[in-house]
Amino acid sequence: MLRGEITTAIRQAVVQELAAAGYGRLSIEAVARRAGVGKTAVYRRWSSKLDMVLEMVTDVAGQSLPMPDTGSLRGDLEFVLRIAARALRHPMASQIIPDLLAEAARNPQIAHTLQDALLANQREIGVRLIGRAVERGELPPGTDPEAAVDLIVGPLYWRLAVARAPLPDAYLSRLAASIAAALVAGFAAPTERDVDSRAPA
Amino acid sequence: MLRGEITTAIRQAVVQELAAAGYGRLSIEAVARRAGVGKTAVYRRWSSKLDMVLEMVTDVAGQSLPMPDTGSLRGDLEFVLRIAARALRHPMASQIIPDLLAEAARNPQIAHTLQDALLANQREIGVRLIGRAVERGELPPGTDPEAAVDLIVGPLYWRLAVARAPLPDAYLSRLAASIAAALVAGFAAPTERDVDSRAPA
Amino acid sequence: MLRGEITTAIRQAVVQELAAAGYGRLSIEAVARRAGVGKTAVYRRWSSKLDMVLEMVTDVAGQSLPMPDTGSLRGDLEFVLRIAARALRHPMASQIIPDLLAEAARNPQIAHTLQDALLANQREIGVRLIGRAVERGELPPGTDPEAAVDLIVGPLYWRLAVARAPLPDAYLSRLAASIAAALVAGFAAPTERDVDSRAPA
Amino acid sequence: MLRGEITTAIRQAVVQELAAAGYGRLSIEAVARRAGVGKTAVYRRWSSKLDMVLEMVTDVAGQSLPMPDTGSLRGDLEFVLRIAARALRHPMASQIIPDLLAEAARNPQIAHTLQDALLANQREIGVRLIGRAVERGELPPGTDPEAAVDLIVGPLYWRLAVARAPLPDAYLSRLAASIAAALVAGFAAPTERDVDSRAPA
DNA sequence: ATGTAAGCGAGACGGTACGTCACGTCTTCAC
DNA sequence: GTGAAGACGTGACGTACCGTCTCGCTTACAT
Repeated sequence: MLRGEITTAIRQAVVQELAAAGYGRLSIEAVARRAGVGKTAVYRRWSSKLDMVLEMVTDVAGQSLPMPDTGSLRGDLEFVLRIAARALRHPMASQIIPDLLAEAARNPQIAHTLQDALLANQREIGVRLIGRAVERGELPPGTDPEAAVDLIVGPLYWRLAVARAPLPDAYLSRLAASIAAALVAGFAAPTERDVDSRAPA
Repeated sequence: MLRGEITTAIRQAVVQELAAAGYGRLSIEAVARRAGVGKTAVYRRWSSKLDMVLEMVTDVAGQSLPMPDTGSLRGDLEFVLRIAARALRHPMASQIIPDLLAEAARNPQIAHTLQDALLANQREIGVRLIGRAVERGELPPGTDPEAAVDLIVGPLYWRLAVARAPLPDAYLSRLAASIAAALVAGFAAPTERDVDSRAPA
Repeated sequence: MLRGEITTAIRQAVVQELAAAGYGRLSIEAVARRAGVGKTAVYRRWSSKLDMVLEMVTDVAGQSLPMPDTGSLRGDLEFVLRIAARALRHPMASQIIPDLLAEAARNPQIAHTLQDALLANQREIGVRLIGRAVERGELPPGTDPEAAVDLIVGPLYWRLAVARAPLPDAYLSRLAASIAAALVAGFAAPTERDVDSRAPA
Repeated sequence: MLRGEITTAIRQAVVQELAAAGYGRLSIEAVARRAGVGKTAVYRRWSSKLDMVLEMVTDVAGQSLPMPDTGSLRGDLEFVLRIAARALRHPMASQIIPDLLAEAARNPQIAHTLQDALLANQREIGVRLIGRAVERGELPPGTDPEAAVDLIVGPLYWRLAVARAPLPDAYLSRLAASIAAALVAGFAAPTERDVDSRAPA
């Protein structure tokens, strides 16, 4: 019997409040105020702010990302990076995600939900991306997809969400190339010798 | 005239509270309580919780990190990664740093302070590290130190502070190798052709 | 088309709620609940709790009281006092009437309705009672009926509705006698002398 | 340690709210708002609105009224009536007193407090007033002081607080005379005969 | 008998107040 | 003057009702 329009208004308000105040300072009262809604309407839907935020995160992150096959490792990488960059450049996301990730360090439920929603998603993409590259012969079998995800997402996340530096268009292509090289080198050459030998080039 | 013992007690309490509650939920009252001190004692030292936290951040991050010359790019990388990993593995740091970085998105003063303290520090290390590698001939001149920092710190930060995945000892060495490869490839090969040519086929 | 049974149930519930909670705390919700009826059923009949209560007061108080001629002032007085005492002893009345009278001090509509219903009624009784006594020669012409009503109803109302003291059976007769004496003296002897002269008796 | 000025401000606000809204609608929130004070300041002083109101009633009603000896029953009566009329004419009192008396019908604590404070006070005045008149020989021994109080206060309360009719200056003198006559007659003549015999015929 | 209209209950809605708690500010008082 | 203690106003908590309003269901009258 809950009216959908009101649920929507509350959801939007939650996102805005999360961005503006962060999870720590998020208050049901402010959400209701921003949504132009009574507190009861909120409590009728979620029993606590944790519930509310968790559902939101699940919803948003549950949307499976497209992962087309571009035909090459580097193409796939660039595609993934571009998608991720678009998401992280959204001002809401770039405020909310780091905030929730930081909160996750204190709140096991948030940690678990994010683990399930965001990270599992990324892991799956990594597995597929690496798997295809291995099939293509671009990467040696046994390449660790988890480490690959660190390499792929890490630099981008750092630049956009942590250092909050600008992201010139050319940067992404260069980054894709670098990561491809890193992945190739990463497991073909676990010893120092290999890396060094390649350097002089 | 302020009693040093009390100042010290408050400082410790601030760090513990920051880790336990985060910046958003940090309250002077809780700090004073944890330090076993009156609220007045805190306010006599800092005019607000922002002041307090900024001073702590400046203090901690102001300590310049050692950056020895190990003789090779990969050696330098591994050293830097090991230092950074040690810092990020500290439970306090891994709670406080992401929290403050998230808060920085909302609070220009925090952003500025962190920029000055943490990121400038890293940037300098990056410049030195890349500079030396270029001198050694391991990297082509013109390698962008800023992008290098993204590549170096990003994956580690992602794994430790975001994904909160374990960090096996071997992982660091492999990561150092991968990053070295990425840096070498990063600007030597801005085109697809180069990446593909490197695939073991 | 309104169902009579429901109207009746609501009316009863209103009276009970008025007695239990008073006008200030009276709520449509509680009335509906007590009547076992939806709130809509109530609002379809009255637009507000004021409307509702005013209608009830009018109904109840509209019933004209009998005022027989007992043949003597004192007999008439005792009769009237006995009727009034019976009404005020009813637990509902003794709760609702003072409450509404108090509320009347704040609410002109209630004041007006009560004025019309209760007080006009009493005034009329007073006029008739005094008129007959004057005709009989028991009271001097020019006796003020309004002041007489004060003298008649005041002590009884005070004892029953304010002091909430018990009302022994003999009390009423004595009171009737006293009031008769007061009325007789009231205007025959507006000076101190008369009163004092009577005292020694 | 509670600040007296604030206590005073709250007290005034309570009285004003009681007059404006009545006990039933009285809310701590409104009191605090009107006093320009936080709710905590109120709760720090009284644990509930009942406590708050009871204390006020006790304070106000605790002030013992003066009861001089004017030398005659009628003089004493007129004096008492004049005092009572002054109190009941005060708009605050004429709103609050009937309200609390009505509420007393529902709330034993209020009833008890009012009984102790207001009514006991009046009873004592009645005892003294009647006692003196008996000593003077104006009234027969055995005159019931309680019934006397009903006769004295009832008409005045009815006129001022219930009927809310104007009170011309001459009315009080006349009323005092009437009551004196009633008291004299009240116990000297508990039978009809006496009353009738007094009628001027 | 079926359709339409109105009465009805249920309950979601935006409010207000509840009594509690935690907080930053400010005052008071002991040392 | 440095502290602790704590009263102050503020504001959020989660709950309980309130008056209003929107729903379907049912009842009953007219087709």
